[in-house]
Amino acid sequence: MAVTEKSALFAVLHAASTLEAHVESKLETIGLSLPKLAALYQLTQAGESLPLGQLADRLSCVKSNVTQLIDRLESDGLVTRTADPNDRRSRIAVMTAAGRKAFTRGMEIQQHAEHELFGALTADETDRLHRLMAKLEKQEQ
Amino acid sequence: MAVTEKSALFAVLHAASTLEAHVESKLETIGLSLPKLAALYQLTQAGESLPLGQLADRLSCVKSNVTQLIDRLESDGLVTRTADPNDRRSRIAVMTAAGRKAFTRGMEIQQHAEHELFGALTADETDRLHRLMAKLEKQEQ
DNA sequence: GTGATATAATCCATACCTGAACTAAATGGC
DNA sequence: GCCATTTAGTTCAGGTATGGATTATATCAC
Repeated sequence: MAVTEKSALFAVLHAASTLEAHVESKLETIGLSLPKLAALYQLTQAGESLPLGQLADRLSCVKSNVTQLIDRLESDGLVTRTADPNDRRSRIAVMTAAGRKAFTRGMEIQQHAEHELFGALTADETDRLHRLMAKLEKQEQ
Repeated sequence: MAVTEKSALFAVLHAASTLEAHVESKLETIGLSLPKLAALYQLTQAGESLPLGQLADRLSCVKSNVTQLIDRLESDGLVTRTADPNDRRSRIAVMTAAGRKAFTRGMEIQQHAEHELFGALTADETDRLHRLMAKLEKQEQ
């Protein structure tokens, strides 16, 4: 999807898709993907369970996406859906023991990949990178 | 899909998806998307036509993706498929007049968006950004 | 309490992407 | 010339994402 390559926009988009492909290929070895790992991360952060709508908010995506993502995680055995006793409309995603295990291994792989990919940057460069990314996000009016 | 946010990896991936969403939302107003614009760009660069396989190479994606992307561009009326007189296996994607028009408008929108998003960076920052992105791509062994 | 409105999740259609299986055509070795 | 291999493109199944329509439940206004 390279378009200009003197374009800062496409430089960032292309680099990101290369990084993403690299990490995805490592995660694949344990049957995970970045979206699945991100969902497990948010569940872990929230104490291992969340209503689907809140999970969508934290993943910055629409609810219909979470419905499908949880379908796949459920069929992987990493998460289950349970009822919310206080609201019968709501369904709560709960991590299973297998989910906790997959999350732990997934994070190890992610951190290892991150070290491979960013290890060549100096502390100074990493710092500048963070600041540049933050500045770009701010540009969204 | 934010995961750590002290992670340089996720800082880059998250910024990229924000930038992408911004540009996509602008392109949407003329019925284009980034993948469609990228295809039109590669066709333009190549003199307005390319065999599908070569287009896949230039877009760094698999051929089945190009088959579908050209299906959509064809049904949008921006591209047509023609036969290759020298190789009956091959199909050549050719831009239509509507395709040229959409490409021109799409590039204007892309450049405008790029200016909005990156305009706040100094020349120095933009330069460093390019160098950092290049260094990350190199890290792919 | 009942009826209008909000909200939670799902379903469906569609876009984009991959990899594997398949078809048709070209090509190289003999 | 003929067969094995390679190449070009499509098809199909599945993952990830969106947005609109739908269903069920909750809540608010009265």
